[in-house]
Amino acid sequence: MSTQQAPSGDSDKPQVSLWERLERPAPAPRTTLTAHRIAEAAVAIADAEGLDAVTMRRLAADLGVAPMAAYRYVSGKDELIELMVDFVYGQLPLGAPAEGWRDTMRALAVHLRAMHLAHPWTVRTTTPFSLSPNQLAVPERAFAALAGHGLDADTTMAVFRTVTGYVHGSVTTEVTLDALRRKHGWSDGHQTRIGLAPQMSFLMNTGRYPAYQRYLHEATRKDDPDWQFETGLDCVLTGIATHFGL
Amino acid sequence: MSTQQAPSGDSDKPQVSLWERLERPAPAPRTTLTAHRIAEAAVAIADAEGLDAVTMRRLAADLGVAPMAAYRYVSGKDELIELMVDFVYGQLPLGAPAEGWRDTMRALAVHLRAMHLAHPWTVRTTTPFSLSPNQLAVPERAFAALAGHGLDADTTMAVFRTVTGYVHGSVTTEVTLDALRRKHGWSDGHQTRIGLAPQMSFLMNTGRYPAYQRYLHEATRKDDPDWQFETGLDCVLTGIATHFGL
DNA sequence: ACTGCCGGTGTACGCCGTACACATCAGTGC
DNA sequence: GCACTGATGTGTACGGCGTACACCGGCAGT
Repeated sequence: MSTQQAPSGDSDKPQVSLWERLERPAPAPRTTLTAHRIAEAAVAIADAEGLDAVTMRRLAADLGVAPMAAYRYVSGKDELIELMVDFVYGQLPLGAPAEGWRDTMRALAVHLRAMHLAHPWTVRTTTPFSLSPNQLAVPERAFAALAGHGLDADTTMAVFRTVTGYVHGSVTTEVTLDALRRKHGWSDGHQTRIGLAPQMSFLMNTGRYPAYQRYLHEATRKDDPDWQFETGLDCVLTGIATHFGL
Repeated sequence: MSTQQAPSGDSDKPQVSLWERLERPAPAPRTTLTAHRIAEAAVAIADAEGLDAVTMRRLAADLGVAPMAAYRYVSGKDELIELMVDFVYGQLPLGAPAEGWRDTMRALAVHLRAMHLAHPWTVRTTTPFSLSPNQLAVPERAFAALAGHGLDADTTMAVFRTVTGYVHGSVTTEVTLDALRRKHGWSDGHQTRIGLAPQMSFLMNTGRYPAYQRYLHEATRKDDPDWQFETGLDCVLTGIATHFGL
């Protein structure tokens, strides 16, 4: 029996999205808890102690309420995290629209990276492109900047996805390496190389990675993440420009 | 103060890396469990039911052993996941070295994407660049292909990171969208748009996303992920070529 | 035959997300 | 003024998770 439109017990959720609920006038402005306060507290925990420290119980404790209280505002932990991500995106500085498409995209990329670096847990939870009010502001800005250059809609999307894809992947590497560094308490790149040496040297001594080993000996600037990011970003932007004749 | 060899309670782990242990001759070939069998079983679970279904208990059940048995091979769940990821990278087809740097990098990117699409859970656990034997084979291949073009080591790394960053970020978007589709049982892009409509239309009706809304009306090819990926990839490669005069 | 060690077992603990019934309290219609 | 009602926060409890730790059986070297 195909799950035919059960007239009552339908298959899906209440179907009012988190974002829609959020913007409805708060029925009672007299409450101690708000979605905003919840998001804020959760983000604070994640920033300070990592995403794993964000627990419904811990969150409740920080807010001074019972563990289940937050469930009046989010349907579960997944929605809590969506809320946190949207909260962080809400702080993206999108103020100045810049002039050319390239400057706009570049600024967008740089700000996105800064956001991820300020809240490293976001790289584990965000997709480069997803649907929440503040996340949608990103493609909105990009599309507006790219309009009027003769690109059709699909190509515009491809350009957007290329840039944000690069940003996301690139910053994921960066954040992961940072976390590794911090976990072991290595301060600079030099210490990192020393700390990594034991595990690394075994692999290198297998002789299976000659080209990579050569890199390890020759590299000098590998501790400058800004340079790495911006160099890659400029490659991506240049590629887009030449590829689409912008 | 150099952390002087604390004679007893030293600060770090036993300090023999997973990979080193793995390659030491299996002391007793008579065992029912091996790291390989564990990785294989865990990957099978993740492929079939998602990463969340991979549980020490579930894994043990599938292997026909007690829940704690796997802990003789991995130090905890984190190492299990490292093992899984390395296992998957071990299946990357790195066979033919191709001729030019561009073809090599392009093939690498395409194969990496295929790998992530075949094991979607990897995008949540992998960083575009990390240290395990089979993961290291990727930069090794790339560095070998890029050698001899007059690029210094740092630039080579930047190129590598740019490409893998793009691949990782791009495929993360793709996998996430796929998961969303599958979760709701939407088969094609058309159904997806219909299913997404309720949640989407609220956001669109706010009037805050005019440029994005225009895209939604005009786009026609947005369901072709291959085209999107390869277009972006070609942009990235072209950008690298022009930027570094390759 | 004895012994030590390696691989698998069994039990148990603390923490997690969250379902569900209940208490409380603000604003409304009479 | 007051009972009513719905929204908001509480308390309790359950099942499942990762994993610490003590245990045991069987093979290896003597």
